[in-house]
Amino acid sequence: MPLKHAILGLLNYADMSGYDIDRFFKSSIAFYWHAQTSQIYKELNNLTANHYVESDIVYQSDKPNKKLFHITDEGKVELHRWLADANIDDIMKYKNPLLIKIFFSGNLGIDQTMRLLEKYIQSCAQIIEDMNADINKISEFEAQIEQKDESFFWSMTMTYGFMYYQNEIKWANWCIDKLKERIS
Amino acid sequence: MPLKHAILGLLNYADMSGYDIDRFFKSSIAFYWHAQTSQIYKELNNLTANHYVESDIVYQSDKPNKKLFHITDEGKVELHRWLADANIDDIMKYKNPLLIKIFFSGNLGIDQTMRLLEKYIQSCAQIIEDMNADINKISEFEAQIEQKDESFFWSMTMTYGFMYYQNEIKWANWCIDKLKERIS
DNA sequence: GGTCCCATGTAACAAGTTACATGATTCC
DNA sequence: GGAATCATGTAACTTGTTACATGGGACC
Repeated sequence: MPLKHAILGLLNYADMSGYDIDRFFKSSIAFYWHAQTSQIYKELNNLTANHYVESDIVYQSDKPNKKLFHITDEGKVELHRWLADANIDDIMKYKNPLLIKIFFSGNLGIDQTMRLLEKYIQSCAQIIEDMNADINKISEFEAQIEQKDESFFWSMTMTYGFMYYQNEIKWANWCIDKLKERIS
Repeated sequence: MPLKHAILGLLNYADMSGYDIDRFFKSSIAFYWHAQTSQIYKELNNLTANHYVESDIVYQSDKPNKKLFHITDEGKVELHRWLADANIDDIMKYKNPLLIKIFFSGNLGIDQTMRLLEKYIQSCAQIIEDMNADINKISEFEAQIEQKDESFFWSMTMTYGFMYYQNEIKWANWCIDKLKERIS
């Protein structure tokens, strides 16, 4: 569901090609939702079949031609239905592959568990760096669309990202300290 | 992958029926991995087909008969292969449906966004309560299995749960404060 | 008689992953 | 000639969801 509605949400801001949408999922939004290129094109087919979006071919001389998608009235209704739906059951269906691994790490060596956690810390730190680099992209994107007030909500997700990954690092460091105590 | 290996991990501790495994996924481990009953039974079929687990029928007079699963040597090899695999690409493929909704909440009213966040806070608080109630289940489960040193790793996941959900509440409250500023 | 716990699934479908496949234009 | 960016997908497969389906035993 979220991918479908994220695409509708993007097309509600501006007309985009599959490539544009894919690029967006590879940048800012990637911190909250990861999606494959192939899945985006597949989902665009589904959305078209459901009459939530439509597309026109745009012929370009300097670049390959592209299919420009736009949201339909039906699509807007569906987007708002989803946004207004305050049911959070789906949201609470949490899945964390790292935690499953840690849970069973008693079968692994302490040193190997520590290495995994250290790798995780590095990845989280890298994401925080990437987010810092992406902060100005918000204003860039905002300049392209009509709605000028969006950045307020986008900043809430940005703040989430920083708080989340910092908290992950904090936890992983706590674990490493505890593991070190065990060795000595 | 994680479900498959979580089941292998559980069967590595003790022989279990599909029902036992399901109950486990509905309790403690639910904070890190949510799974449907139907999916567990399906996955047990896959694991059997791959010779990672085997089962025997246990006839019970006071209760319905059951299929008791045990891990094979092949299954143990696969479990350790997965545990030792330090590749964290899959782990970093993050997906957060709430954040997607917040990202597009500019199309919604501020009051509706606040209500969603308040609901989320309540759900997180409820989970923290449930986790507190489940803390003693660790020692219960530990008493049932051979390995006595596991609780150390389980406490790392428990600590994660508390830190994670407290951080979620902190962020959501920050958002609500910011939204309130907007109204006044 | 009703509810709860125990116990095991199937079928249809939706969502997500991996690998493959192609080809244009631009800039160095 | 090669790398980077633009551009769009398909096929096979795995994973996860939703709805359905059944039935025994215990306890009140």
